[in-house]
Amino acid sequence: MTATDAALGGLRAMIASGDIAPGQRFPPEAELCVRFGVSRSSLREAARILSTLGVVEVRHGSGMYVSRLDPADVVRGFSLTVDLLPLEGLLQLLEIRRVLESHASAQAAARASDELVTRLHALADRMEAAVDLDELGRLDRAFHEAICDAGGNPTVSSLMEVFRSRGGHYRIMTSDHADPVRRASDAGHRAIAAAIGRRDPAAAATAAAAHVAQTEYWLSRMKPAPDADPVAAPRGPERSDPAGVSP
Amino acid sequence: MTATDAALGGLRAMIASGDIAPGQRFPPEAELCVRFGVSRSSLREAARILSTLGVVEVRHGSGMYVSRLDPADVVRGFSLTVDLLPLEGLLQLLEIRRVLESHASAQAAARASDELVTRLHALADRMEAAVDLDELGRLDRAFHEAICDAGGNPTVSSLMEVFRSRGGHYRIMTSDHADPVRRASDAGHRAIAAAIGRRDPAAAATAAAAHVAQTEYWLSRMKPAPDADPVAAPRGPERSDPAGVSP
DNA sequence: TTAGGCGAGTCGTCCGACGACTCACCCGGC
DNA sequence: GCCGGGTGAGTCGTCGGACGACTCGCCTAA
Repeated sequence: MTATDAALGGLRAMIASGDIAPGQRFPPEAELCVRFGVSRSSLREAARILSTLGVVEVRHGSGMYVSRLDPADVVRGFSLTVDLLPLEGLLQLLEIRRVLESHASAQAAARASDELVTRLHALADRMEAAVDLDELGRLDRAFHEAICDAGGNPTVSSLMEVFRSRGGHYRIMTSDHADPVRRASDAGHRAIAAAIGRRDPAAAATAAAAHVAQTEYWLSRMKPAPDADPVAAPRGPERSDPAGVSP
Repeated sequence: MTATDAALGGLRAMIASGDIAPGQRFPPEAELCVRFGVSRSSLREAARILSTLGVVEVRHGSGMYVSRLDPADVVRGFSLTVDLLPLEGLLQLLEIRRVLESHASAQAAARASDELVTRLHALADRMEAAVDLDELGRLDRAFHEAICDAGGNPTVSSLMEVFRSRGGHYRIMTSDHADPVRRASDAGHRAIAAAIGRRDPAAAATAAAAHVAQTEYWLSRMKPAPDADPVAAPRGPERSDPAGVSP
C-alpha cells in the first residue's frame, strides 16, 4: 500500500460516505496530510488522480471541492486520450459511436421540436455550401451535437462529443476519394434530418448508423490492411454497407 | 500556462509525435524536468494525469513507459469513479449499458460458438440455484462478460465491465421486492441465452435490452421520486416495460 | 554454467520554503 | 448608509534537496 493509495482511499472514503457532499470543500491540504499520515506531495498526487477523473476540482487559492459527479463531466476527461489513440482503437470507438448515436437519433426523432428540425436542415444547407474544411468540421459537430442533446441523455451527448473531438477523421476529405466521401456525407445528413423531421425513430436510427458506418468504412480503408479487404469482413449484422458509397 | 500543463503538453507531444512508441520507455524524470523546465513535483503530477488516463505506465525503480494505448485499458480507469456516482448518474449509465449490451448481444448471437451457448446456459443454471448474493453477482458478471467478449469489441466489453463493477445494483435484491426481481432476472438470462442459442440477433438484442431495462426500472423506483411515477414517463421508444415485472 | 550478491539507475516519499491566487474583512470616500 | 478598493490571512502551485525502496544488468564465486 503506497502513500498515494492511502491518500486516494481516504479522499474517496470521504466522498463515498457522504462526509463531503457534492459542491462542498475539503479541509486544506495540510490538514488532510496529517489525517491520512502522508506528505503533501503524495496527497497532491492522489488529488490529481481524482481531479483527472472529474471527481474533485482543485481551485488555486481557494481549496479542493467535490464536483457535481455528473457522468457527462467525468467522461469529458477522456478527450486528452482520444487524440493519442491509434487507428485500430479509433475504429472500436466508432462502432460505439455508431450504436449510441443511432440510439440518440431515434430518441431525438421521437421528441423533436420544430426548432430542432429547422436547425438541422439549416446546418445541412451550410455544410453543403461550405468550402473550408475547418468550417465543415465545426458544422458537422454542431449537427450531431444538436441531435445528441435532443436525445435526452447528457452522458451520451458528452461521450459523443469526446469521440468526435478528434476532428481528424475529416482528413479523409483530403484523400483521393474526397469527392464521393463529401457527397455521401451530405446525403447522410439530409437523410437523418429528414427522418427526424418525419418523427420516425426507426428511420433516424438507421440513417445515423449508416452515416457513421460510412466514416468507419473510409477510415478502415486507411489501415495498413494486413490481409483482407475490410469490405469482405463485415464486423456484425448491423454493419450495413453505406449505400451509394461503395466502389 | 501552469508548470504542470507544460509538462503534460510535453509528454503528450512526445507520444503524439511518435517519438516514444507504445511500450517504449521515457527518459528518466530528472532529464524530462530539465527538458520541460519544470520541477520534479510538477512533472510527476503530469505523469500521474497520464497514468490515470491509461496513456502511460510508471514502474517503480524502472521508469515510465507508454502503454499500448488500447481503448479497453483506457476505459478501465473509470471504475474508480463509477461507485461514487449518485443514482441519477447511474441511470444515465444504465441507458448506455442497455444500448451497448443489446448491440453486443446481437453480435454475439450472430457468431456464437456452441461452447458459448453451453456456458451461458450453465451460468443461468447456477444463478437460479445460487443462494449467496455475492455468488449471484459474480455469476451475473460472468454471464454478461461472456456475451460482451463474444461481441468482438474489447472496448465495449471493458466499458460494460466498468459499468457493471458497481455490483451495488444487487442491493435491490435485499429490498421488499426481492423475489419478483430475482425471478424476472433469471427469466431474462434464460431469454438471452436462448436467443443466442438460436443465433437470432434481433431476439438477443431485444432480450438484453429488456433485461437491462428491468434493472433501470427497479433502480429508478429507489429514487426520491420528485414528481411522477417513472413508469408514466418512459425515456424513449426503446424503453420497453419489462414484461411480467410491472406491478 | 549458474546462483547469488552487488551497485548504479530510477521511482516513491518526505520536508521546508516561497510565490500566486482567492476571498472575506476592513476602511475610507461618496 | 452605501460602495469601492486595499489588505491580510488562508490556500494552492511550484521549487529544490534529500533519502529510502525497488529494478535490473553485471560480476563474482561456487
